[in-house]
Amino acid sequence: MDWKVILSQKGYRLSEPRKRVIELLETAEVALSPQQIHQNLQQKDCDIGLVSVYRTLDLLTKLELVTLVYDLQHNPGYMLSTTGHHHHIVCQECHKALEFSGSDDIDQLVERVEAETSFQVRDHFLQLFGLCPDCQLNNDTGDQL
Amino acid sequence: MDWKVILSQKGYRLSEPRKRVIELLETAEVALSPQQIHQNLQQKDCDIGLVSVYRTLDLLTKLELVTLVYDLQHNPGYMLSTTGHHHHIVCQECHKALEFSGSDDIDQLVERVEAETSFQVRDHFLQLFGLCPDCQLNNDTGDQL
DNA sequence: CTGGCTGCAAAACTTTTGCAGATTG
DNA sequence: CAATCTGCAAAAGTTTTGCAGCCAG
Repeated sequence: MDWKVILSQKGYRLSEPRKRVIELLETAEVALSPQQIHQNLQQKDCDIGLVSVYRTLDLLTKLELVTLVYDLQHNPGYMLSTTGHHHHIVCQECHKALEFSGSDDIDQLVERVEAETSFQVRDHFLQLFGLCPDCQLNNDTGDQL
Repeated sequence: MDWKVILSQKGYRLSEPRKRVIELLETAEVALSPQQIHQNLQQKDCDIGLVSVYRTLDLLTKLELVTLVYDLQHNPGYMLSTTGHHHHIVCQECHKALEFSGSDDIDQLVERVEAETSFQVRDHFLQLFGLCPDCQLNNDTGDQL
């Protein structure tokens, strides 16, 4: 379902800052930090406060329209999330990020760990890091990290 | 290998603050934030600066003696890590955390995602959340989140 | 119109840095 | 004894909060 509909249905307004933040995230292939979002919007003409960015991201996270992910250096970034439970894979070169969905393999893993640890698993957080197709090409000749 | 040996070999000193931080993490079943570590040590008599805690954790992280993990609310916490690549499962009730190691199931998952996304996977971050055995007992009668 | 939302300013935190003096090997 | 490490103070950076005025519905 469309985010405009979701916001409306829950009684939230479609304010300018919210529109701009979501539009930006829609076009972004990369997870963006609040600061990055703010700067990006400033450059794109519109004068939106950093505070509004924070508040918008909080709201969108609560509504599960947006997900917080980290890179390997633990820098935070927000991405639009399609509905449902998803994971992300992010490129270590260009930071492009993509969602992928869970599958049997995760269930298998969960079962194994439950058996090993006697914990009862309720949730998980999984993120992969690597090279996106573009950066694989660019790196073919050069050396890697 | 023992952390004392590792520190010595790399030319680092076994100072009081470092000893205390590591000792604390050794007994902790829970991932601790820098603040928690600091407070915990203050209570245990010794007057170690918060700054030293940060610097010690940085060093230990660099040496891979310690790992930074997050809970589902994205609060950071440090845990001692055994050598090698590991993942953590943390209890949502008491925050107790345990390591578990990778296995075929993760490789399978990685291969699937590589096929699905055309990314080349180089690293991953995986954390499970749930109930530890103790908290499962305590929750048997009550309701769950 | 009116309640929710923004933007500002400022507070509250968290983390990093510089430097003099203490400490380890 | 020398280089490293600590602790303080203070800076830098991030996130939250309070409040007056604005704006979407």
